[in-house]
Amino acid sequence: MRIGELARRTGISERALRYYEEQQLLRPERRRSGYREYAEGDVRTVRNIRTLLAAGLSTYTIAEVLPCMTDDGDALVPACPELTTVLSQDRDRLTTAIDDLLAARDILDAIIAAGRSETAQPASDPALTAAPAG
DNA sequence: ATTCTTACA
DNA sequence: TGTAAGTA
Repeated sequence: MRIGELARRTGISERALRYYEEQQLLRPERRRSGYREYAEGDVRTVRNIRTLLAAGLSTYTIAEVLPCMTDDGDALVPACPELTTVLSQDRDRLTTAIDDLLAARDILDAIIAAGRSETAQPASDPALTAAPAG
């Protein structure tokens, strides 16, 4: 199938599908016309790519992990022994990112709390007092 | 009508 | 990523 059909069947933009190829996530064949020719299995592959992206993995990691994943119809299953190690490392990276965000929120909370107890309101910047547009 | 590449916002 | 341009 050509890119238009794959885009329609997966709900992913043609732009994104070409980007996935650039990132080595998909390797469609080429016709003499230059048109990309995708295999039936690519429909499932694209869905798996979306799943992995949603898991916070980079396209680089997905590229090296995708060939080691088996798809039993509904779930992705690691097929290589060293795969779980790589995934665990990414999990640790997410944990660190989450901790950083929690720390950032705590700082904002402290500043916001300080503002609530403040009596004087030297709000001179109109950008800070304007009502939210929406 | 579709797709392709390149490039800019 | 979206989109426009200029093709094949």
